[in-house]
Amino acid sequence: MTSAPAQRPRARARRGQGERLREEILEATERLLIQTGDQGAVSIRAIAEAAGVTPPSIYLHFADKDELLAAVCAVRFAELDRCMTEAAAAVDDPLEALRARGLAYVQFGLENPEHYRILFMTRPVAGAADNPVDLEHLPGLGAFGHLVEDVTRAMDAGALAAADPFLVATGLWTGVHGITSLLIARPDFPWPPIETLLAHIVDVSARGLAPS
Amino acid sequence: MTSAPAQRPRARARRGQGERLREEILEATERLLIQTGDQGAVSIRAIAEAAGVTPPSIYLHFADKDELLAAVCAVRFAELDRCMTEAAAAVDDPLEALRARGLAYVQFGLENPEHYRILFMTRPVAGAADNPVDLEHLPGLGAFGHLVEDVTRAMDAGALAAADPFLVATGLWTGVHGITSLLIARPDFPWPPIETLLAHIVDVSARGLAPS
DNA sequence: TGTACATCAGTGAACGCGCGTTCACTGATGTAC
DNA sequence: TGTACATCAGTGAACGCGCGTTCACTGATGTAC
Repeated sequence: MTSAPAQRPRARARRGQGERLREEILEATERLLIQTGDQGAVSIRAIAEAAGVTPPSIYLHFADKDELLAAVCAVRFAELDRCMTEAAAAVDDPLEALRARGLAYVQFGLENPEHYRILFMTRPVAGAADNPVDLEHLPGLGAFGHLVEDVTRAMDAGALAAADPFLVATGLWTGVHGITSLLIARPDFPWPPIETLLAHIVDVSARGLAPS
Repeated sequence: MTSAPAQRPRARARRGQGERLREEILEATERLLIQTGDQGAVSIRAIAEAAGVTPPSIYLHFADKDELLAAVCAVRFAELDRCMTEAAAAVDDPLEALRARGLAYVQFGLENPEHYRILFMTRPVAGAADNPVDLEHLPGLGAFGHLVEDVTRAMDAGALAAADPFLVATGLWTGVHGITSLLIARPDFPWPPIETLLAHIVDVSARGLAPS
């Protein structure tokens, strides 16, 4: 009459199917990040339990914890990029496309606060200090590149005042990041309605960047 | 010929001077936050050692670690408020005063990245969830109030388009926070020169908020 | 078709560590008489 | 002026805990002959 095992033992992968566990570990980590809402609470042991496996199994697929978290980041960067590109592709007008991209960014952050946290609110995991010049592989640079493209398009179309697209894109990024990250970090602030605030910020930026 | 003690023993406070240690603990915590550049590395034990005292002594002055960190926050919020007010008071023009306030904010963040981190980039310490409506005592609300006042002044003077000052102030806050926090969290991004970026962002905001 | 063997996906137990916090105590400082 | 005592700023040692990681192992799966 002992208590039931906390977790039905996971079926062991067949020969050659070992890679499947890798995916399951990544998914378990994401699930934990979302559920606990706390990066510090996500331990190797907790991940292993969530994946229905013992802690040492993690090391069959990831060299250490940093490598695992970096892999999770990469997955979510790709997801963020996909969200924004999809949103931007849905509209023709280049200025509206930029606006849609920004809204998608904020929405992604608010819907995945803990992922947003590890993407943009904590110092980069693992090895970033080792090769800070390896810009080609900087995670998220793909998504940023797409933003620069859209900014350039909007300038070419005369929807934005001509300027350095990289500078303008960086400014827009800091703008959407500002509201997203503060909403996540300071939920207890007496925020105005989010839609109102978001519309205000987008309008101010659009007005400030409009051709004269 | 053994190695010298890592730390000369701190002189014990005289009777009635026990409060002095409280200040020394706060200072030691701040020092550690700055030096290590890592909130997680700041432990009760490390703080005690930096203050030249044993760990249990901390508990003579703070109920627990959260209360200590909250006290450090309060000190730095006051400092941030002072910096901004000083900067804003130095200029007459209300729009320039706002600009000076924003620049002081960013400068404070970049000069005290770890303090900035605990103020605005991590979830609030201790008890914020307990009484989220106690807005009167929300740390930093004083500084925010001063910003709202300056925004109101600028609107009254016709330097900004008339609008809800609270909304505009919130938008400005997210703006300066966006650049400050991203610079802190992603130092490896190929940032344009900070002065250029900062000037761009301030100009876009000013243009977007200008009276028509 | 049967059997010995190699492979490989995982396990079980333990390691050393640093953490926040507690508890009984010490010993210098000041005070009452 | 001297002495017993209360006060109070701190100490020393230990608690239980969860962590990342390692190491020797197991046992099912597939393969060679």
